[in-house]
Amino acid sequence: MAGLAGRALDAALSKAGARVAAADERLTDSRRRVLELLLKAGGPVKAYDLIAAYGQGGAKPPTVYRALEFLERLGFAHRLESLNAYVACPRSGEVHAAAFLICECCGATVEIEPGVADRVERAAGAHGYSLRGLTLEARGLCPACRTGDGH
Amino acid sequence: MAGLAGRALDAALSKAGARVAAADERLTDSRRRVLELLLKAGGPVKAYDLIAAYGQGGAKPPTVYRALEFLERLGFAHRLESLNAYVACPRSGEVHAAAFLICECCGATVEIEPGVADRVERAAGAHGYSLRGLTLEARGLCPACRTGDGH
DNA sequence: CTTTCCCTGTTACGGTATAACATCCTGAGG
DNA sequence: CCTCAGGATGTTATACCGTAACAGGGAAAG
Ligand SMILES: [Zn+2]
Ligand SMILES: [Zn+2]
Ligand SMILES: [Zn+2]
Ligand SMILES: [Zn+2]
Repeated sequence: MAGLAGRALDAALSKAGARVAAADERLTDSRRRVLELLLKAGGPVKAYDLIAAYGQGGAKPPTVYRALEFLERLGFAHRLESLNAYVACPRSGEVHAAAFLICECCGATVEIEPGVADRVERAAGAHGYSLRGLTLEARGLCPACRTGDGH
Repeated sequence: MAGLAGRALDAALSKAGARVAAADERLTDSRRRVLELLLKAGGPVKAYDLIAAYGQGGAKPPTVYRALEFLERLGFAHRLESLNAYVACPRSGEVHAAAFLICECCGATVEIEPGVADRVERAAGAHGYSLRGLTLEARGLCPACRTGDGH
């Protein structure tokens, strides 16, 4: 799944550490470990799979959910609502509205930037709403699954 | 929550019955009952609240989840992924990509049509994906909650 | 040193959803 | 009428997802 490994992984983690420090927060062991697992996976991972993969005596659910909440808050990860899963953000550390393409066949996801914020903002305004966050998840078939190469 | 009642509710249910028949499907008792509960509520409802409200000797989870799946498939209801809740569609019976404004304070929701399908379609194409469904959920504050009239 | 604040560990629980299988109903065809 | 096939439901049990509540620890400020 195009996950990171070796030096690229180390570099990503170092960079994350710097960004976290710049935000006056702490990249603690459990936060760093969960981010590492997400980066290695290179795709959506379920919370309980993170718990199982955590290693080192394991982790209990609250540990992992707290780390995920932190990573999401700082822009290192996103939650995929329609999959109950989490994924590392390729723009690690920039908080932003995320949008995803999700393959219904193999589960592959791509983070996209369709540029819809302005239209949603306008629709919100028309109903008197102020906008504070946006979830966009598109379901479809990835190139491999369209041609039968899936799985 | 602007739910339907009395004649308006009966009319909506009759219309649903006709649409279902036109699609060569059946609006069975449990499906009709769940749709009725969603229409009465006039807003998002949790599956287990539907189960509790079902009455008539009650319903077990699979009964209600099956009805919800059916209603979603035929365009009578949508699932709100970020709330784990379900809501009747004001365009009952037209299958379409739904988009929602959700108040973070009071939970009020509005179904909108921001017209973003074209842009998402283009982004999907750029990644080789074919598009088959779209979930858009915007979080913010409704007019009442913005001015402190909430709750 | 002590206070404060944040982060963590642990237990236990509640909410969400589905698997698996038996049963029943309905409508088409003989 | 009878039978058969497909879809819908009933039932039990279980798996999965997420959080409440409280105790403990560690760094940094005063
Ligand atoms: Zn992102
Ligand atoms: Zn695929
Ligand atoms: Zn709708
Ligand atoms: Zn509100």
